Amino acid sequence: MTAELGRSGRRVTLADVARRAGVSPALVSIVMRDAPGASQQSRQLILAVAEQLGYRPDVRARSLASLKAHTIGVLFGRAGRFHMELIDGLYSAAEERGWDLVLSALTTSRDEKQALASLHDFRFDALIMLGPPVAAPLLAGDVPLVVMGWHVDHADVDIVRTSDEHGIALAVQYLVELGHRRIAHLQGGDGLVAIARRDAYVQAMRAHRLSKQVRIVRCDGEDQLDGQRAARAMLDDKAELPTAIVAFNDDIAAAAMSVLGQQGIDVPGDISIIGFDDSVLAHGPGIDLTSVQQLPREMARLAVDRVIARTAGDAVPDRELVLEPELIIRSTTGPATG
Amino acid sequence: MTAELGRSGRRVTLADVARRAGVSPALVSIVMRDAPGASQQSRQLILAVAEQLGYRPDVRARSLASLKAHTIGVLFGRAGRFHMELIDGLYSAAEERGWDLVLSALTTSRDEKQALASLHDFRFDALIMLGPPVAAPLLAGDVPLVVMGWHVDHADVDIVRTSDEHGIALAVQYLVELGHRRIAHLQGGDGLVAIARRDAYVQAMRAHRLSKQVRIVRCDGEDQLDGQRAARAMLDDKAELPTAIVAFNDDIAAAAMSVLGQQGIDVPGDISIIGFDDSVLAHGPGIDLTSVQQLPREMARLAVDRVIARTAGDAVPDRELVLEPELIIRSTTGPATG
DNA sequence: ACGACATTTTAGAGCGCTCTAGATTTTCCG
DNA sequence: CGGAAAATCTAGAGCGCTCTAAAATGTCGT
Repeated sequence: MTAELGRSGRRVTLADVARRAGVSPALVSIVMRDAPGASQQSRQLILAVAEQLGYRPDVRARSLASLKAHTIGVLFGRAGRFHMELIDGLYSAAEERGWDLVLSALTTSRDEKQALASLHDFRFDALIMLGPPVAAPLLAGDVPLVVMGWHVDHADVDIVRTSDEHGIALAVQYLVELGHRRIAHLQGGDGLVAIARRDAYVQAMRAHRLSKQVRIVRCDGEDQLDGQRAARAMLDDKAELPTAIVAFNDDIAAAAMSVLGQQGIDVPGDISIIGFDDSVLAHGPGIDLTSVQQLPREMARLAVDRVIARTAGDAVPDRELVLEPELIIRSTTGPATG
Repeated sequence: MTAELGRSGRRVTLADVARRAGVSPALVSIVMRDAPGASQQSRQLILAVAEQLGYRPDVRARSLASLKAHTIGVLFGRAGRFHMELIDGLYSAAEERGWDLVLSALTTSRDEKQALASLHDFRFDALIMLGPPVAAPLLAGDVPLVVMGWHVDHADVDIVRTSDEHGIALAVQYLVELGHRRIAHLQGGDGLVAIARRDAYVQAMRAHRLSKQVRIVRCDGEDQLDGQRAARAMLDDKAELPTAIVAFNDDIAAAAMSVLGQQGIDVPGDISIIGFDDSVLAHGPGIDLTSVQQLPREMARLAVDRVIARTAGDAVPDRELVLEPELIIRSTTGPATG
């Protein structure tokens, strides 16, 4: 308990537990791995002793010996709200399966190659990429790999994502049902995800015979200020104002709302707005945004399971798992008045 | 080269290199560790062979065998711009020293204890905390530990931070020199850092005999919208407007600026604004913010060096390394007109 | 050519664990 | 109650590396 992190001297090892419990190391190993071959009695005893000693297996030794690291490398870029929720989910999912996660950050001066090199030192046996969205991951084909959130065209990479197409379609459809026709889209940067959502928007508009009404305002999607700039640009444009907006994500939707609010434009009275992600931002205080719901924890679980299945050599049916999002209707959408 | 990540079968081991080079494993080990005791000749040969085979030492085996993980655990929370720059710096600094980094994320549902537990499995031998700012880190005293960015009152933790006091003092001083007296502060949440900066502001105002002019507007500091809300609250307040603002950080400063801009308030004509961090945001396109400069890469280097020194048992002079920031003067500050 | 000494190389044990193969105990049934 | 089968336990080699101690080689001065 107290010595959990051994301030003094050596750390608790499997041998310590074995000695204390009066059994062989091998038996302790069996119990710790939850492998078959130990009696209920020894299990309890050993677990109790381990607990008491504050024993935690050494993943280094474990992975060395087992020829399986049981480790998933995770590549991530700038971690916003949504990504943090994903990471959170990955941790829990991995933990439940008895796997470890080792994170590696991608930054401006640290590219995929470097990040992978340092991961490689840990001998991960599978990889999950959260971002940034690249079309051709370096390790595709070399290692079980799942990308989360965007589509990759490679026979050897698995994909777990929310259907941008379906999500945007739901949003547009709902707006159309409310009588909107002039529906604009705030595009968030030039990433693959942003492109996918923009295309989905164009597609959805076409499906409703509203191609003429397509109106796209691009912003960098780096931060909320970009969103505001875009919203302002939209207002300044002397063209007729849209009556509804489908935004790339919640952040940008919120940013746009704040601009509209300042201009005395009522939401949803004058303009309806729909976000994407249904992040904590969407239903925070003072904001109650209609949004397309992604389920990060669910996605994380799928990704981890998939990756583990791959390392086990299991056959998996479909390479791409696409979750169908739902539209969470809140108070930023209403009937068209224009 | 091509087999760097061994798509096929076993990975390249030290023994492979030894065999190929026609020397003993021990010698390869010496060379790879850059330890004394090998001739220049063998060094070159072995390095060449290693390179050719795409050999990378297995950190697991290495740390197991050396009884030193050469691994620094890094705890981080939500990673904004500034934190990403820190992480970036940590990676490079650690790499240069031949140490590894293992990151562990703190999220809403994953607390310090859990994050540490999973780090513990990797047997890190030192810890760096980037956030969130806690007053009493769990592992204080158990392991070399440095916190980055805030002050902790514990004899066993090292601190690397930028002087909030000095930074804010510089900002206030500069504004006073420009003739400002009604200087307000936008406080970013209730974190230790926010509190420290706020207190520094109060202190600085007092030093200039401006205690009566102290005006603090609090916002959550979670995102830029909060900053805007705060700025708007400040404007709505029927009290006399300040002629200058010192913001908690660049994000909030930028958010405030956008509000002021919309209200037709000129910056710096009517109101001067100073940010904190001098992040990329400060000198991006369309914004040219006077800001207090932190040097994340420098901080990272100091933290890594400190932590390594501690594990080596080196005596270090001062527990707290405080960098004196500079004020980077750009175009959001000007003479008082009020 | 020969010790004395420095330099370079190697053998081999061990880090904490896993896992196969074999040893020991328990169970069950005629 | 004997003995085969099942259940439980253990010995020991090995994962890829480090590191101490000892071996091999090289360098000198005389």
